[in-house]
Amino acid sequence: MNPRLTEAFPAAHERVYRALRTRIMHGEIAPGASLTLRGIGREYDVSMTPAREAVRRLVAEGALFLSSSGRVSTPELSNERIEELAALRALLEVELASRALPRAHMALIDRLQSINHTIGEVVVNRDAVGYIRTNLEFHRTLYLRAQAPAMLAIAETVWLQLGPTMRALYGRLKRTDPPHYHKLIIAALKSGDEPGLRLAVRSDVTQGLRLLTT
Amino acid sequence: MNPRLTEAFPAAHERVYRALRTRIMHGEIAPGASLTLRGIGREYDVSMTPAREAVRRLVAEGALFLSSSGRVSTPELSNERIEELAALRALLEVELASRALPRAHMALIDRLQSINHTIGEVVVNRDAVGYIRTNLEFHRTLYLRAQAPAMLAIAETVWLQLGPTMRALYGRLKRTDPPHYHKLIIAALKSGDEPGLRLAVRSDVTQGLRLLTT
DNA sequence: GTGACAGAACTGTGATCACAAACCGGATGA
DNA sequence: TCATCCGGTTTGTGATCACAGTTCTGTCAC
Repeated sequence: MNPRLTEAFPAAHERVYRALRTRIMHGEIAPGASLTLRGIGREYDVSMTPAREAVRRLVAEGALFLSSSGRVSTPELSNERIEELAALRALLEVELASRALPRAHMALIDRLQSINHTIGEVVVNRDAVGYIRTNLEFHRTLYLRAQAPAMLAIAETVWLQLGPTMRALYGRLKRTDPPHYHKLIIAALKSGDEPGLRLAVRSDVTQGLRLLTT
Repeated sequence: MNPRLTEAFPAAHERVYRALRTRIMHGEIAPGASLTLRGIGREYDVSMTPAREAVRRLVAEGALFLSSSGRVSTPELSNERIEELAALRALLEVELASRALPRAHMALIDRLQSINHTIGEVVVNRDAVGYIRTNLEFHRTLYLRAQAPAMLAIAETVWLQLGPTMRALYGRLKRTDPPHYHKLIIAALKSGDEPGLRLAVRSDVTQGLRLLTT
């Protein structure tokens, strides 16, 4: 059928879905921004049908909000919702990090340090989107070692739901220093300190979102 | 637009989605069963378009498996995947129960006991679907008190992914007794014993699935 | 200036269609 | 007996369309 050539050339709805998903997760779309099927179709040069399917999937994942009249927009999260999603991140990512720990060899730690260095570069450029993207790459790289695809997938949908809100957050606060807790995470990985790792991940995940809910 | 009359009369794709979702979650469809858009359309008397949207949403939630050629079927889970989903259930539902505990008044406990009694009735009839449905109702009733909709939603998608597999499980083992751990859950709720509650929920969630992975 | 209101423009919904790829059957061959 | 191939059939994909509800806009009345 139409995952054209079954891998190399994805179907139109798949392409649109992936593009939109990435943009939302990286915070390239502000909270409350509205999208239209025809607009998406024009942008990606497809008809309404694939656009609708992509939007449906994203709504199902909580990445987009569907109004009662069928209009779609990025969600504007309430404080309670943000706190809950932060708690979910803590719950899931602490577990993922914990599972990754026994499998974390030096090559992984080197890679994490490299990504962390990139974050330092991005942060001085006031590049909010770049910051979010690189930060998520740091976390995903670690969690991939947990060998827990379902858990990672759920963690990613939580990121997705927080995407637009994170943009609003990191767009506001002008930080110039790379995340402190990442260093603690790396240190805990090196020394095999599981309680320290759990605490560091929980702190890293919770810290940023706390500023948003005040 | 077309959530017709905005609430009372849902759109066709919504209706199909809800019907399929319920059937999958309750284990009414065997693992590996294949679905076709035209077949779904015939069954619910709609065209392919709403059927496709409903299926997309369910695929996005992990309730259905989409082959590389676009064919959809209920998933046949590997043992690793089942174990991971069971771990997710434990992680999420222990947290939900813990959050519900301080809000669990007598009315809730009565309701849980009533549902648990229904499980006892259903179980003697060898009604696997009824058992799954009532069991999930027990858990959902408790977790609703946690006031954590995002967390509950994720827990439900995990149930959804396990739906067809649970059917295969409870269809095999012919048990005639209501779940033991439900009584422990109710007892822990009554006495406000949080560690006991966490342990009871974790045991209840893990127990059934363990049989499946051997 | 501010409100309501009518009409235009826009938007999601769902049906239908052409098309190509995948699947399934039996026949053919070794 | 089993693998292979070849056709007909089934399937998902994506474009297009008519329709109805929503939203926007500009006008008019007060």
